[in-house]
Amino acid sequence: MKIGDLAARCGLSVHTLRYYERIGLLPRIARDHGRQRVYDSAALVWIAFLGRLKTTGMPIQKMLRYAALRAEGPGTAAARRDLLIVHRAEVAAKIAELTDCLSVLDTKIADYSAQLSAQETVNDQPHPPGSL
Amino acid sequence: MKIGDLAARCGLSVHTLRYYERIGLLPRIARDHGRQRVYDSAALVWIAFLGRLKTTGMPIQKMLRYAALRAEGPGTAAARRDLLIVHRAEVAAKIAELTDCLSVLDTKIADYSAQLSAQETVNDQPHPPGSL
DNA sequence: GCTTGAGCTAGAGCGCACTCTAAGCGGTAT
DNA sequence: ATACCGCTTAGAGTGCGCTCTAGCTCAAGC
Repeated sequence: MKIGDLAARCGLSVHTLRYYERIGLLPRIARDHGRQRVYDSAALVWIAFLGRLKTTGMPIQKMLRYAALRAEGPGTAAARRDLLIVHRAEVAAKIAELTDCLSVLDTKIADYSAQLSAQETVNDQPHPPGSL
Repeated sequence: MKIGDLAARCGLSVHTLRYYERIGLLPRIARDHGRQRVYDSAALVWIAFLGRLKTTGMPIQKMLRYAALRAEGPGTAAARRDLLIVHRAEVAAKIAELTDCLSVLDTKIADYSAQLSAQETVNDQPHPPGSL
C-alpha cells in the first residue's frame, strides 16, 4: 500500500502521515525500489489506535512516549500498560467534567426556554390584566 | 475588584483577561480615576460560564458569537438558546465518543495485563514442562 | 517517448489560544 | 524623595499540530 492509499483509508492526509513518521509516531516504513513508502495493514491498525489516543486528547508528546516504548519491543509492555492506565483515568475524568458541563448547559437552555415562553405569553395578551 | 484580584479569583491570568477583553469575549469594563479596570461580580459569573464553554471544547470564535448576542440584549435570547442547544449536542456526542474510547483503552489494558501475567507465570517456572 | 500524476525531501507557513515584553504611569510604604 | 508594586498599552513571541510549497524524481498510461 502506498502513502496515498493509506491516507485515503485512514483519513489522515499524506502530509500528516509523513509528518507523523518524521516526528517518530510511525515506525520506520519500508521503501520500494524507487524509495517510495510501502505500508502494510499493521500501519493502519496502529494509526487507528493513535486516532483513539488523539480523540481522547492525548498530546503528541505522550503518544511519542508510547510509540517509543512500542518500538523498543515486548519488554516495555508493563510501562505501556501503566501509561494507558494513567491516560484512562484522565479520560474518565474528562467524561465526568463534560457530563457536569452538560447539566449546566441544560439548566441554561431551560432558563432561556422559560424566559422565551414567558415573553411569548405576554405577546399573546395584548391587554394583560391591569394594563389599561 | 481590580484585574489582579479577578485573575486570582477566576483562575485566568491578568494577560488572558486583557486578551479576552481585547477580542470581545468580555464586555466593556468600567475604569477608575486612573484608567484601571474595575470588575463587578457579574464578570466573575460570566467568566465562569465561558470556562464551561471552553472546557467543553467550544472554540473562541463561537464564544465570541455568543458573547456578541449577549451584548446585544434580551432580544437575542432565542438565538443564544439555539446556539447552546447545538453545542449541547456536540458535547453529548463528544461524551459518547470518549466513552467508546474508554472501552478500547480497557480492552488494551486488559490485553497487556493478560500478556504480563502470562509472562510472569513463565518466569515463575524456571523449568517449564519440556524445557529439559 | 511523452505526459501526467503521485511520491520524495527540506523547510516555511498557518491558526489557535494564549503568553510575554517593553516602555510607561499611578499610588503607597519607608 | 525614592523605591516598588500593580496597572496601562501596543505589539511580539510561543507551543501545538498540522499544512503547504518548491523543486525534484519516478512510474504508469496512451
